[in-house]
Amino acid sequence: MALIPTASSPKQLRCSQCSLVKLCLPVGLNDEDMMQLESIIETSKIYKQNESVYRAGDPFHHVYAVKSGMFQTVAIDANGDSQIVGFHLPGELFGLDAIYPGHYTSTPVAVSSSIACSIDFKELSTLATQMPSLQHQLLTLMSKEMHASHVNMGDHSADQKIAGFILSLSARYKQRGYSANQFQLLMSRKDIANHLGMAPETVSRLLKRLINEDVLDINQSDITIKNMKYLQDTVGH
Amino acid sequence: MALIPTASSPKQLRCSQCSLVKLCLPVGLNDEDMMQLESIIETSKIYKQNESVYRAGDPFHHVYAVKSGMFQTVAIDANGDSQIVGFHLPGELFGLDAIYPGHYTSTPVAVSSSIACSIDFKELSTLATQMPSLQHQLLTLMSKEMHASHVNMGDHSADQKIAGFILSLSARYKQRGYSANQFQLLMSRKDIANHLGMAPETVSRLLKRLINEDVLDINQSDITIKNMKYLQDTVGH
DNA sequence: ACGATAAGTTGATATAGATCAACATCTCAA
DNA sequence: TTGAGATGTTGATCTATATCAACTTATCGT
Repeated sequence: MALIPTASSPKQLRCSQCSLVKLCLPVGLNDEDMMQLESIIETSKIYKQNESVYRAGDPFHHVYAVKSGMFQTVAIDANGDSQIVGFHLPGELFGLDAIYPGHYTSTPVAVSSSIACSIDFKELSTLATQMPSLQHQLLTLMSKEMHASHVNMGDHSADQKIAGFILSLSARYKQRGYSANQFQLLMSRKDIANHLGMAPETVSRLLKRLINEDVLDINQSDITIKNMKYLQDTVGH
Repeated sequence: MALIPTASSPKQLRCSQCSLVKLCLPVGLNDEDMMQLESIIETSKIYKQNESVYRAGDPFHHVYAVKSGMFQTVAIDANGDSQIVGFHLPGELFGLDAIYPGHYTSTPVAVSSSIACSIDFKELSTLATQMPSLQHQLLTLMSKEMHASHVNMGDHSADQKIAGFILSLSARYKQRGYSANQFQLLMSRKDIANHLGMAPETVSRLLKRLINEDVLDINQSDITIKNMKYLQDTVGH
């Protein structure tokens, strides 16, 4: 009888079997190293929509790799205002910004039903000292996130922010082997607005304008980019 | 006769002698490890005001540690608009966002006459695999930068951005052993405005308002914070 | 399938901050 | 020391986007 993973705990912790092996932490590892990495992945758990992985304020012990779906990291400030810091796609890590303060500063919430792999950071960094490729990939993933946030700083107008946001998702989906021109906008308009620092009404209006100008096509959460160049010209990079 | 370093090339490459040993890369290293780190620091060069360390587009080989003064990293987009991505204080690194793309994406310019240490990244990462503490500090410094940019995302209004900017400098100077309440605003108003994504006129007006409300005192580049709590309440974190 | 609740859209209005313009002050080279 | 260009300030106006409000459409539990 075959071993069937349960819904709440898919025991497939084999990076080597995972489709994200070319994007996630294992990039550049040989088979033996990958087995060692697999051995420190503690769980690979399904999170239901709106379920959170940990809470802002919790002590930092693990970093997480998105296996499927999407997580958004939400920070709450002293006034109780929430800020969606980022959206995390399969193959991306979250929790790394907690290394420095030693506790998490945002709460990752599953945007749709999603799977994340949990990795003890102490074990990960120990392993990284033994595996130059793993260390390099960890640094690369962090550099990538720094780089992305620097690029976004240049987007000042609401149009630039929206265009930049769509282009970023497009590029990241493309990297993951999906279409760059057609994908799901899984998060709500309200959350897009919050993340970009604008009103939901503005998101709605600007998306409508892009649809009218034949730049985009949107059916509920399904988005098609019909004029990529227009978006690129809008952001100017 | 004592060995006197020349102005253009201060040959003091000893981290152990550097006042930033508690903040910069050497944090947590023992004497022997520190000597090894010292051995891969290639130069510690003085940059005149407005002089740049490298150019955006150059291939990535080195990361830099600020030894004294201040550097600002400037990115130019396709439309020729420049964006000041960050200001770097002594003990901070720059160039790390280039690991991922493999080439620099911004140009670091000395805000005032400044010194930076140049470190070959390949050698640094090799060393980091041999020294868990060095690897940890490298990851910590990157995490710190990610964390800071996430915190800044919450600042939406111009007041919040200015307050957040001043508080960030204050905290960083304090960490470096300087007063949290009094320091030099070395960069120009125009550059502050550019960095924060607002008009220089707005910076001028808001700073004036903060002076009138007895929150700040400013004499040319010298700034005194008279009401830290007001600034903290403004940003709300 | 139905109604309740949330999410999204559209329009009208208000406002924070950009832009334009004039002036003031600083910096520094001759 | 002067004066020219850069930097900063102040005021008047304009505009992008927030806010408020009403409505429509989707979602989901029963």
